[in-house]
Amino acid sequence: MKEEKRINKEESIITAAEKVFNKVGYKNAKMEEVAKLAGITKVTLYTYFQSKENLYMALTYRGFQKLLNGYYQIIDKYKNEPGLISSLALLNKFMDFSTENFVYNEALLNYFSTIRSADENKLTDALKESIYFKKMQDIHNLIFKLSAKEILRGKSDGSIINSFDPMFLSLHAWTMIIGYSKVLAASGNEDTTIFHIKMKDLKNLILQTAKIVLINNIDIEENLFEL
Amino acid sequence: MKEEKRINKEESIITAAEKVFNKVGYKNAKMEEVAKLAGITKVTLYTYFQSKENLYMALTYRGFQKLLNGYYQIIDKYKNEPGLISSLALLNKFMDFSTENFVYNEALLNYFSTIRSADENKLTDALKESIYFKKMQDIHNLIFKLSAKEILRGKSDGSIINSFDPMFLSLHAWTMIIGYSKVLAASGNEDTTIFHIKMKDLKNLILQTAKIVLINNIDIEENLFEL
Amino acid sequence: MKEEKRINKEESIITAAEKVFNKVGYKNAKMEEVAKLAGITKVTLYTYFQSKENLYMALTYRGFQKLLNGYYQIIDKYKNEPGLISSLALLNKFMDFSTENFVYNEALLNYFSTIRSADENKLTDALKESIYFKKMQDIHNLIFKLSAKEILRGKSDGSIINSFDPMFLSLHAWTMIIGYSKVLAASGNEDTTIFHIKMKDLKNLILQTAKIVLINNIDIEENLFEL
Amino acid sequence: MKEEKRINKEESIITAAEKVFNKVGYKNAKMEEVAKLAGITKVTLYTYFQSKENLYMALTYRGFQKLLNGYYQIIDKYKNEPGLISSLALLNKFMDFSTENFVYNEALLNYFSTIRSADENKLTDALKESIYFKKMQDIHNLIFKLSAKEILRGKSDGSIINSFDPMFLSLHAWTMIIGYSKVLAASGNEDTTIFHIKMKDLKNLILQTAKIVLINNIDIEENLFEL
DNA sequence: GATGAATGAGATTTCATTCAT
DNA sequence: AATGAATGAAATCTCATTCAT
Repeated sequence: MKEEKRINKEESIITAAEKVFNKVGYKNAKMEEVAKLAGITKVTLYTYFQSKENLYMALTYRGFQKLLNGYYQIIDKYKNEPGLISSLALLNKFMDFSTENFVYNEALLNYFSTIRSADENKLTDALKESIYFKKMQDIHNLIFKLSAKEILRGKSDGSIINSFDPMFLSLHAWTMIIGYSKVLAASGNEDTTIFHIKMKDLKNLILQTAKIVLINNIDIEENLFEL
Repeated sequence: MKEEKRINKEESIITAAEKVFNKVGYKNAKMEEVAKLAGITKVTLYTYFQSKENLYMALTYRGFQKLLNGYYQIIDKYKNEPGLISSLALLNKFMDFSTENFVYNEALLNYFSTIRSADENKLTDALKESIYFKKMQDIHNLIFKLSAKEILRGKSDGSIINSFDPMFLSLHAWTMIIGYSKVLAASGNEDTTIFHIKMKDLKNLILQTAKIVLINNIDIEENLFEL
Repeated sequence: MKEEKRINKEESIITAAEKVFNKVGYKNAKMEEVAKLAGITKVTLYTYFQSKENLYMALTYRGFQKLLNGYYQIIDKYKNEPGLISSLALLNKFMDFSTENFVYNEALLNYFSTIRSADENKLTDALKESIYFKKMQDIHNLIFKLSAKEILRGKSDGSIINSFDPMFLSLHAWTMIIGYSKVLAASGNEDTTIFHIKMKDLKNLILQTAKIVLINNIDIEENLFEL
Repeated sequence: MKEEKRINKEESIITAAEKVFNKVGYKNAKMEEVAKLAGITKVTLYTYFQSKENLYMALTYRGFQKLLNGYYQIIDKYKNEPGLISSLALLNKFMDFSTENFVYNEALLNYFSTIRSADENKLTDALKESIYFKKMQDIHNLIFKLSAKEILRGKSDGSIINSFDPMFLSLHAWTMIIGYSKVLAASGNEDTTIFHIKMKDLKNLILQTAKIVLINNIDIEENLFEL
C-alpha cells in the first residue's frame, strides 16, 4: 500500500517533470517549477528524487521502459514472421518512438552520451548516486540485445543473410536510428520538412538501407579511397 | 585592439577553454579556470566572450570551421576522382574528425541538439545573444550542401546512380555519421570496443552502406511490414 | 517565516550592518562582512535586503524611528509644560541623538542629501527600488510636523510669541540642528573641541538662539546691507 | 608655459567633472563620462587626477576658492562699514553661494563631513594621497577665520556686542549656513518652496537670527528644561 | 602624453540542494 | 512527510584604477 502510494507519487512527479523539461529543456528547467506543477514543494520533490539528475534519470528510465515495452510488443507481434521483418519492425518502432516522445528521445540520447566508459570522473556525484542511473546501467544494453536476438532469429530462418555478429548489426542500426532522432530533434516531427525533405521519407530510406545491409554480405575491408 | 590581435587573443582563450572543457566537461568547467589557463582575468574573459554559453559556441564554431576545412581539403584532393569517391571521403572525414576531436564532436552534437527550430523559448538569453551562435546558424547547413554538391557531381559523372535529391542523400548520410559520432561520444575512440565491436569496423560498415545507397536506386515506398 | 520572526532577523542584520558601517564606513563595508557578522550567508543577506543601498536605508529608517521615538517621549514628558519648553526640548533631543548615534546621524544627513526632489536621475536603481527608501519618504516630514505641532501649542499657551508659520519656524530650527549635526559629524562628539570651542557650548547657543527666535517677533523684510 | 598649459587642461577637466557630477551625482558619476566630456581618455584623465576622489577634491578646492574670493570681495566692499554688516554680508554671501553653486556646495559639505579628526583610518588611500585634499586641509579654516576677523572688527567698532569668542560665533553662524544649504540641497533653489515656505524667507530669518545673536549677549548656561 | 586593453575588488544573481521545525 | 528559510558555488556585472605600447 505505502509502496504503491509512493510509486504513484513518483510517477506523477515524473509526469510533471516531463512537461517542464519538454517546455524549456532540461538545462533551463527549475526544480521549483517541477515541484509546483506536481503540486508539491521543492523539498518534497527532493525526498522523492535526490537530485535534478536523478529525476532526469527517472524520466529516462521511464522512457526506456516504454521503448522496451514497444520492442516486446513488436517481438510478440512478429514472432511468426521472419527475423528480418521483426528486426526492421524494431528499427521502425524506435524511430516512431523518437518521433512521438520527444523528451524521452532526448533523454535517451543524453543518457548514452553520458555513459562514457572511459571517463568516470566526469560523472557528477549526484549521477553516481542516482538509483535510476544504476537501473539504467543494468538494462541499457537490452535494447541492443533484443535487436540482436531478432537478427539472430533472422539468420536462423534464412531471412537475414549478412554474416556479421548480430550485435554489430544491431549497433549499426542503432547509429542510423540515433542519427535519425538527432535530425528529428533538430527539426521537429515526422511531418516536418528539412531542406524540402520529409522526415517520413528519411525514415523509410533508413529502413530500406537497414534491409539491404541485413540481406547482403558486405565487405568492410574493401578500401574505398586512399586517404 | 587591432582586429588581428583581438582574434589571436580570442583564439588563445578558446584553446584554453577547450582544454578545460575537455578535462572536466562543460558543466563542471569554471570560467575562472578558463581565464586562469588563458592567463587573463575573469573580467577580461568576459569582455571577449560575454557568457559561458557564448564561449562554448565559439569553440563549437571553431570545431565546425575545422570540420569544414577538412571537407574542403577532401573536395580538393578528390576533385579529379568520381563524385562517389569524394562523397564517401567526406563521410569518412567526418567520422575521423569526430574521433580525433572529442570536444568538438561533443560540441557539434550539442549544437545540433540545441537548434530546435520551433522552440525559441528553450534557448537561454545568453545563447540568443551569442554572436557565435548566430554565426553557426548562418553556416550550419554548409556541411549538408558541400556533401550534396559532391553527390551531384557523382551523378553527373555517373559514379552515383541513386536518383534521389542530393540533399536527401546528404541528410541520410548525415544521420549515419551523427549516429556514429554519438556512439563514439558514448564509447571513447576508434580503438575502443563496444560489445566486442571495434569502432573502426562500424565506421567501415557505415561507409559501405553509404556506398551501396549511392550506387543503387532504392524504393522507399515498399511496405516492409504491417504495423 | 512569521512576520515577527522575519522582523527579528532583519533587525539583527541591521544591527550587524551598523557595526560594520560604523567601523569602516559605508563605502568600505563589504556585504560579505555584514553577512558574516550577522551569522548568515551573503545570499541570505540579499534575500532580506536586496542591495547594499537598501540595507543602508533600512539602517537609516531605524535611526529615524529611534529619533522619532525620542521626539514622542519628549512630547509626552513635556505635555504639561509650555509649548516653548517642549519645542526646545525637541531641538535638544535631536542634537543629543546626533551626538549619541554617530552612524544614524551620518545616515540621516546622507538621506537628507539624497532626496533631491527634482533629480530622480541622480538616484540609483537600487535606491529607487528600496522599500526602506520609500518608507523614509513617507515619513521624513514627520520630524518637521511634530516640531511644528509643539510650536503651535506654544503659540496657544502664549509661551511662543513669534507669529510665523510653525512649519517655517520648525524648518528654521531644523537648519540649525542639521548644521550642528554636520559639524558634529566632522568633529566627533560633544566633548570634542573644534577651534577650542566645545560642542556642548555650541549646542547651548543654538538652543538659546532658537528660544530667542521663538519668543520674539522678527522682521525678515529688513534690509541688512546693500549687496 | 608648460605649467600654464597643464593648468588650463586641469581646469577644463574639472569643469567637465562639475557637469557630470551635477547631472548624476558624485557616486553615480563615471570617470569614463568625465573623460569623454573633457574630450580626453580615461587614462589621460588619470594622469591629471590620480583618483576620482582627488578629482572631486580638486573640484571642492575650486569651489572653496570661489567662495573665499567672494568672501574677500565682501570684506573689501564693506571694509568701511561696521563689522556687523560685513559679518552678516559674509553669511549672506555663503548662502547665495550655496544657492548658485549646487555642486560646490555639496562638495564642501561633503568635505567637511570627511575630515573627521578622530578617524583617520576611515580616509581612503586615494584621499590621503590627494594633493587637493592636502591643499584643502591647509586652508579650510580660513573661512572661519575670515568670518571671525570681521566679527572681531565688529566688536572693536561697537557694532557687535556679543562677547563670545569670535571663532565660536563664526562656527555658530556656520551651523546655520550648513543647515540652510542642506535644506537647499534637498529642495532645489532659492525660489523653491518647501512646506509652502520660500527658501528666501528662510535665508532672511537666518540672517536676522545671526544679527540678533551678534548684537546681544546670550547666556548659554541657563537651563532651559530638565531632561 | 595618449590609447586600448586589462585588472581587481566587490556587488548582485541564479539555482540546485540542504536545514530546521 | 511537508514547509519556509538558508546555503554554497559559480555566473555575471560594474567601475575605478593600472598596464603596455
